[in-house]
Amino acid sequence: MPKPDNSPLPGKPASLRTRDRILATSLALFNADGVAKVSASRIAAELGMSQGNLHYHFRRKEEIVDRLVRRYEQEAGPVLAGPTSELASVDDLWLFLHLGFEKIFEYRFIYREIDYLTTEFPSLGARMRELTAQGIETLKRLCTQLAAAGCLRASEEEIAVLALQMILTATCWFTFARLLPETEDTGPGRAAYQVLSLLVPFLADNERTYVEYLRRKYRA
Amino acid sequence: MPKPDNSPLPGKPASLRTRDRILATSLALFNADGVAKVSASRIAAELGMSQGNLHYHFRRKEEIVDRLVRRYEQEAGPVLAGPTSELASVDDLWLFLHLGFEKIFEYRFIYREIDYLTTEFPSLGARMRELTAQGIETLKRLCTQLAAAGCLRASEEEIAVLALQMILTATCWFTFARLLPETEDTGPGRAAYQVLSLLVPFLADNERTYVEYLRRKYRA
DNA sequence: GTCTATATGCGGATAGAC
DNA sequence: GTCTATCCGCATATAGAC
Repeated sequence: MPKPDNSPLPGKPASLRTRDRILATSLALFNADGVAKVSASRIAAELGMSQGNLHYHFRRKEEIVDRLVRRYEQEAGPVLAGPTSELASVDDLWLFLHLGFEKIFEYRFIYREIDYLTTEFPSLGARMRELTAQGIETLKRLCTQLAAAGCLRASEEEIAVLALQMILTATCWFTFARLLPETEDTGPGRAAYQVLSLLVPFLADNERTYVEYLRRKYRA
Repeated sequence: MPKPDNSPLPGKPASLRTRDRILATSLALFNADGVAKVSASRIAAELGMSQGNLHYHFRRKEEIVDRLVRRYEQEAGPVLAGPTSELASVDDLWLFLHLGFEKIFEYRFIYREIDYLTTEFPSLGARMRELTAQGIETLKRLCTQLAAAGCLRASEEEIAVLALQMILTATCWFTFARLLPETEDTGPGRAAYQVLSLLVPFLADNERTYVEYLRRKYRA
């Protein structure tokens, strides 16, 4: 068995790199089996590392989870803030949704066990509520932009219901997907299509061609 | 402290009644704090009973969960099968949705930790998938009935997306609700309104008055 | 930084008296 | 049916050698 290279890199001491390896492996295991089922010893074993060493880097499992969630918040933040330029067409929205679902998929352990995590680690609750509220506001804003651009025809009330529904779907899609037959495509693209299709009845006729294209792609 | 009355009732031996008390208390605790956080000793303590006695009635915690889920399946089955008579208006659908959400709310621990439960107790996975598939089929059928009755105008493809979205919402609503501000009404009625509002753009004009009434009720 | 060895505590599960 | 007492196993957490 080759010994892992822990020699310090310029500006990157071995300890930092070990921390990153721990986080990467933990993320993969959490996504695969869930936080509840993945013990600290399991993580250490997967890394070929002793529990003692793991504990040297992260005193408690909660710290690993917390670190990963903070990373998610940082990476999702810019996506969640929405595009800087105004949306002018439905495929702009499509791109936004696709990026969002890819990020959620990358950290899918968070939403898959959201209830367990927020009761096990209460500090997470408030932060996830904040993210949710931000998502709703962004979606409302984007829909309002589309309405202004003449792509979409909906009242303020309709947009509010729609935005909530979109965030609900984004939040729960990968959890719900596990209740569908395994033959179904449930990846990020399919998820984005599902969300986009909520808008269809409100779209201007000429904006529907793009959605038609996506339909053929994801419900073939 | 008064001693609990465990004297046998006609046709109801004390053991049965104790089983029921255990199930009732477990359900309440699971709904409140989640299956993962509620230990067998906690259940026993709540009932003023020893762990040994609890174990006499249910050898493993999994058996309690399993029993409760089976009860849910039995009670949800008739609801999920849908009304026996054809739907003729949107308020028929409203009643169906409301009954469904009340049942889900009663057993909300199941969906709130669905991912945790299906990995911890794999036998649950297949059964929940079955229920989900059944729900989708029923919703498709009901929408098709409404379309036939002239209340709703949607293609088969649109109905498919819609049914999936409705079941997703039913499945995840009470989980998602915990990410909303606590000031929001997120009860079964509000949930049913949210699902119904997915249909609005497809409804015939004269069917929207009922939804308008609900809107005033739940988004006041 | 990394290891081995060990302490601590809890939840699940059991045995046997009453 | 119900209790007390106890065991097992796992996960978290720590101590101290290298």
